[in-house]
Amino acid sequence: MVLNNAPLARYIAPATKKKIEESARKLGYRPNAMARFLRSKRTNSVGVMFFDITDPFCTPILRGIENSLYQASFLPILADSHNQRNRFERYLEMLLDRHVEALIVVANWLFVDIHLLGDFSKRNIPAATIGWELPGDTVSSVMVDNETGGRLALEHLHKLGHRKIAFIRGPKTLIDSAPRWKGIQKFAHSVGLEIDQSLAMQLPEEFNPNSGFEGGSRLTEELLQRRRKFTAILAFDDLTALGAIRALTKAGIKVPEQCSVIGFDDVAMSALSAPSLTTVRQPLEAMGNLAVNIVMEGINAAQEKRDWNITHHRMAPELVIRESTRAISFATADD
Amino acid sequence: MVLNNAPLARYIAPATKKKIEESARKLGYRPNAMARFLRSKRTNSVGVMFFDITDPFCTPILRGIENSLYQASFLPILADSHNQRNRFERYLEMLLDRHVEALIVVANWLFVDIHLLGDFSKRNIPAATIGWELPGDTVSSVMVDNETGGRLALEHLHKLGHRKIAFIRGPKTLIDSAPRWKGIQKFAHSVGLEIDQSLAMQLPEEFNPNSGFEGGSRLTEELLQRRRKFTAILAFDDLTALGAIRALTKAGIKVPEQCSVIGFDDVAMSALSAPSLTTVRQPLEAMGNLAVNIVMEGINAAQEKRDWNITHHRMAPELVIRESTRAISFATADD
DNA sequence: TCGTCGGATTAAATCGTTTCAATGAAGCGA
DNA sequence: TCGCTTCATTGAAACGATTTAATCCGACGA
Repeated sequence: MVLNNAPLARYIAPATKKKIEESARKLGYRPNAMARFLRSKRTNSVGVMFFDITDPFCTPILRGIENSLYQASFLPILADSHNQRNRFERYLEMLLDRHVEALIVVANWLFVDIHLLGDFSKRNIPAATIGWELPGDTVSSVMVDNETGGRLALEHLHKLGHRKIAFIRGPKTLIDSAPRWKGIQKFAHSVGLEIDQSLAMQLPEEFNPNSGFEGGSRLTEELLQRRRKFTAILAFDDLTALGAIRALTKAGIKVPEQCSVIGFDDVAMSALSAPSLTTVRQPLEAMGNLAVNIVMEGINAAQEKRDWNITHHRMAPELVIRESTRAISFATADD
Repeated sequence: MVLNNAPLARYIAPATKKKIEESARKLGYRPNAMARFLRSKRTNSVGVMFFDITDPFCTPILRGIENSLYQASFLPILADSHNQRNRFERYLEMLLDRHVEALIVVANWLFVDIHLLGDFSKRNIPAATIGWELPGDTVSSVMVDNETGGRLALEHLHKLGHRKIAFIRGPKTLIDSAPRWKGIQKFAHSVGLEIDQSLAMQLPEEFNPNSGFEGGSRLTEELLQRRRKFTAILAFDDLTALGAIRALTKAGIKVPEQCSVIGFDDVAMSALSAPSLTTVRQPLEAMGNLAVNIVMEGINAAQEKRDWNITHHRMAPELVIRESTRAISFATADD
């Protein structure tokens, strides 16, 4: 009672408390977390599931999650589904067996359906998703505001004078793809910019972290072969953008002198590439923090037998201007 | 007994087993892992401590660890010390409280001393370090063979005809620095190559993931100001190399046409940079796998009351030739 | 002297497993 | 029918903490 500062410890004389704490220290007593759990039903751990931890998108999120959990004296139990549904399911079971107090899922596409997380909501375990949103009001979510992000990207290029802009859109099954494109279209419409459909490519459905790079590179090569003029590329994400830069450079086109390139995400390597990448930043670490706050609120509410609400958050993206974009010059990609 | 296939289950009639399993499935029975632990002392989890998870060096290691643990139906409990000693200690306590069955520490410098891990060896919990070795025979370790790696790097440049080579050495407190340099010196000596000390820079002691990039960039600028000829840079690691490339590019020196650059590690972004980076690869994922195998051996040995040995492993590095190195030409960095 | 009150001590139940021992109950051969 | 084997059933202890209840003790005031 004393060591845990339990309510009843109020009635214990301070002198006795001191003595107890003293002896505990002297004996090196450490309570057994598992025994404690068995009684109290609290594990002080949350499951953290990634779709693919090797994706550079995940690292800052993980950092954010870890940091916030640490503040709350919780530990993350890590699971990585490798984009495989059965692995995801198996991990989910393992996490349930361990009675994690909450679950955070980082995913950016759709293989996770309501069924999969059913066991969690059934048992009233708070959950949050990052980078992806479950239809219905069963699970809280944290996402970047993709539409605004798309707008920011195009707005930036437009301000720099670019009018003939190539697009590399995201794969259809990625939840981010559509809203980004929508933001782009809306902005284009608002300034009377015409989007040349023959300059709009789309990444194929493939889910390994480097496929964006390959895809960006290949689609850019294709774009160049079409011999249509463009002075900038708006890529779906940073990896795609880096792939595009590689293809341009290979073709002897200088970035940003002859062609600007803008990405999305602001993963770690974007700041280090040559040229460094202008991009729309997702506040990844903050998104990790927020997800933890959300589930913590759920945990506390359950503890105090309060109700709590499923919430959906849209975090503001931020334009990060680096070297890969520049005001239009007369020497364009195709001349 | 049946569900766990305990030894005593031998004496149970197959028909009864079937019936038991059947009902378990029908009732959706899932054993409570914590209660189970309390009795059996097995948590099926291992602590995985990183010095800084945002370092790109860590990601493939984590993947390797996660994958091997998954095979064994173990879960990783993640801890990130943020390079802070007190955070490291606190996490260690939390992991001890949870009775992780083993500990894997990924560190690349020396703040971890024997004292810190004392509680673990005292309680006979198998531990392994990756990327760093504890003096004495208390903890198993997995490292890359840095000396060979250093040799491979210099050998590659030498074969390409480079003779005036600049070096950016690692910080002194990093355990990797000395052996890499030793491998370099040995090779230089063996082929009669003279190392120009005024072309040998050293990174300062700083521990955040991007400091290598900044450092590499700054030291390269310094190098250029000295106006001494060099046709190649051998950098301590990939981030340093990318920093060097950035400084060279900024100064109008083309990589690899006018100056070759080689890194070390082969982190994810090395393949994606422009130009892509020639480097000495550490088999990071395999190192993660191996660390798990080591501690698993310890766990099993303890289970069967066997002895097991502390072992130190040196994994072979591998030269990965990409675009940032090229045979020497007559237009050198300083002309 | 009795009742009361602050506080310490003791006892016991509980969480959900695992494991061991003891007992039951058939079936079978001698 | 007795004893033995084969398997099922039942009971209980243990893991280490948390929590509640009951008891005990001394001191103090009435």
